[in-house]
Amino acid sequence: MTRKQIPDIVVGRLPMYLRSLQRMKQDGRQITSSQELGERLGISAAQIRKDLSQFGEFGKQGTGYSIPYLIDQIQLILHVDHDWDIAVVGAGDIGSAIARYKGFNNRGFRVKLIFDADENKIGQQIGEYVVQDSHHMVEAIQQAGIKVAMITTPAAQAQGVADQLIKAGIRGILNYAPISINIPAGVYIQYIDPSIHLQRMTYYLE
Amino acid sequence: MTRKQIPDIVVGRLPMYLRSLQRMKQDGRQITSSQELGERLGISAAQIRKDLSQFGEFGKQGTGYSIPYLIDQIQLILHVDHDWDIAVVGAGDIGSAIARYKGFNNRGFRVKLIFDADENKIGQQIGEYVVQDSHHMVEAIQQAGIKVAMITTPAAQAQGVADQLIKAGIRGILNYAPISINIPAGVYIQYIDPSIHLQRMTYYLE
DNA sequence: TAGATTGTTAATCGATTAACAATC
DNA sequence: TAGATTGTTAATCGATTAACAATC
Repeated sequence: MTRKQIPDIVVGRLPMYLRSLQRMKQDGRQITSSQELGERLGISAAQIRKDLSQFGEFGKQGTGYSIPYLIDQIQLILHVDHDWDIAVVGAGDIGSAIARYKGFNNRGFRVKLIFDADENKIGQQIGEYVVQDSHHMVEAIQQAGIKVAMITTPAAQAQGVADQLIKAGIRGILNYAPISINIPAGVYIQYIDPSIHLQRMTYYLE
Repeated sequence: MTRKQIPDIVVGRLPMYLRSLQRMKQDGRQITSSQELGERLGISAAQIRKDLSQFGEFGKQGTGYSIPYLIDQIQLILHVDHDWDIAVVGAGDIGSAIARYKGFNNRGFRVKLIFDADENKIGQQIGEYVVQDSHHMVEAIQQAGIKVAMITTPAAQAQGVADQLIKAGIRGILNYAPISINIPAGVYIQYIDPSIHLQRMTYYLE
């Protein structure tokens, strides 16, 4: 018996719900409603209730949702109730910014290893990390049991790096290189490319 | 008479088509087909043809699409046939990485100004830019006629910065701060938050 | 109790795909 | 001409919304 099939578009909204709820909790809030959450996110209340109902019953009629409880539940659903170690490939400007980024706190991730192929970068200290030689990447990642990686190399190297990462057992890739990457079934990839986001807005501007 | 209403989800795919086509052109290619483009992007050929047909007829039966011609046309549609100046607010690790980023070349954007509120950062050189005092942000952006901005401040400052940017005439915002931002009609916003992307993948991992 | 809000169903709306005539 | 591929239509599929009984 497999896990109930949930549309990926629903899965994609859960992290946004979680982020908003965590911010409410930081603000000392205890209870929220689908309506309030929807207003914050620009999503209809009905959709939030429908999305959550795919995974269980987390609210109380007449009252709403307990913020801490719903946070816990969504963290369990998304498997971020514990931290995932991350390998970063590419110690350029983006890779360095990620290695120093504090924003993964409480989000379920922590950078563990950073790699580069450039002799001048290998051995350098970036934040609390020392840049490792990417030629030993596969073994190092296997050894550490890391399952999630970020690619911050130039586009030309990205597919090759992805192939190696998959060989090393990586199951999820966040790709900052501006190129589409082919991956086998069972591996997941997401893209971050600021130009893509910007172009989506300039369409609406003159 | 207004411009024909195109679904935003279609607009959102055009930048991906453009990026793939530009890469093909770099590789010296002249012609492609909806099938080839679809395979590269993991999208059906029918969808690509349908999307493009919303804007005109760009292909030739039996032959396919001229890569340079289709690039030109999509650039016109997305309004990236010329470069947009960008203001970056926040000169921390992410803002600095963006200021040094070479990836906006040929994508329709160039960083023009970078701001921070921190006295220790103001006046510092980052790449080819000098960090400006964000207290003078509104006038500087108005003066320069900049319409697109990126927010790379901490979450606590993001909404306030967005409000100021809009006052300064900014129409499109790419927000790296991990928080939802409220904007008035006629202003567009996109979000980049690596944790959100990562959580969308860990759902599928054990 | 009265008011509020959930979880869920059915209806609506929109997006994707399959198929094919047109034609290069 | 034969083969290939577009642009478009109609059918299918999936996502969103509206509405409301249940109930806290």
